[in-house]
Amino acid sequence: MDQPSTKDADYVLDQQVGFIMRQANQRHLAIFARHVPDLTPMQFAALAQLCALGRVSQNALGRATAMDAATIKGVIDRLRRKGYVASAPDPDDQRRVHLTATPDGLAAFRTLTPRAHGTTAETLAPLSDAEQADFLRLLSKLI
Amino acid sequence: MDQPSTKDADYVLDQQVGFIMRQANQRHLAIFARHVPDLTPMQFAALAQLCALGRVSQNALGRATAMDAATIKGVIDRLRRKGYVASAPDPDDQRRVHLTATPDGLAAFRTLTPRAHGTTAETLAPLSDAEQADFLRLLSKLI
DNA sequence: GCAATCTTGTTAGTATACAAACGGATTTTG
DNA sequence: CAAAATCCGTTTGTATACTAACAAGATTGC
Repeated sequence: MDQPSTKDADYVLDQQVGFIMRQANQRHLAIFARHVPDLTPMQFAALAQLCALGRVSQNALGRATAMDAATIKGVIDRLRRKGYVASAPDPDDQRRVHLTATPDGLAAFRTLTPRAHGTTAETLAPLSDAEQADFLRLLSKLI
Repeated sequence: MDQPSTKDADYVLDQQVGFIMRQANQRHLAIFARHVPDLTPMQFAALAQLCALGRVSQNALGRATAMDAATIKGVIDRLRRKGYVASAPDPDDQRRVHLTATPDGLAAFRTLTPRAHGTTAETLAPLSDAEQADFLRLLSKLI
């Protein structure tokens, strides 16, 4: 009654969470691409987790970065092509492929990390510090 | 000084806006697919704007739904294949293609709109009413 | 100890996304 | 009015994303 905007009959796209979230994401991806032209956000995320975790299998890295098996495969293929990731068979489990960051990959990660942080900062820049904390807290509750 | 998590040296993926936003989006897309199996969120958004705007050109519809020209083309192709959208050449401007929702498209839009609203509700369900309002307000400032 | 089950990585198929380049049409500008 | 700039829709190429199916290897249960 008191919420005319949720009447079933009309659908105001600009008021739907999904639509606004998608646009916020688009903006963030554009900011990231400007700060870190070398790697996509997904490639950087995979590289970062690989550097943090040391040796992991491909699927495990996928889980650590919220990518499914099919998606992480493509990301790793591209990181390997760039020379940032190396793979070797796992002696203990013959299904697995162990991934490691190459020295180049580690160097790239170290160089790009400040820029990635800059990305986060610029994305959140329209909000005050207090608002940023609020936003992140609420956003985290949605996953 | 008081924010050790923004030290350049370490990069905690789980604390980056982009990463959390991406996951919130993943969750939303899954919820939408469950509520509206017939159409993807983008297809529904395009159909909804088309029903709201009446006759529009393809690129104009893309702008209304935040999709670039290459993206909206694929979405419209798929909506046309489903019989929800019809196209006709514009007599005034020979570059343009006028799009219209077919009767089937309009019927689908009316049937699916309540479910799309259910999607929004379920996506925001982890938040209280006050939190939802806060979240949408802050999110909107990020675009 | 072995059959049922699960995991790992791969492939194919579909659907966004965006950049870049293109030809054709229209508008702006000088 | 003609040249320049812009807009329209398309295509190509690359990069996520997820589903579904698969084969080979590892684990579990009984």
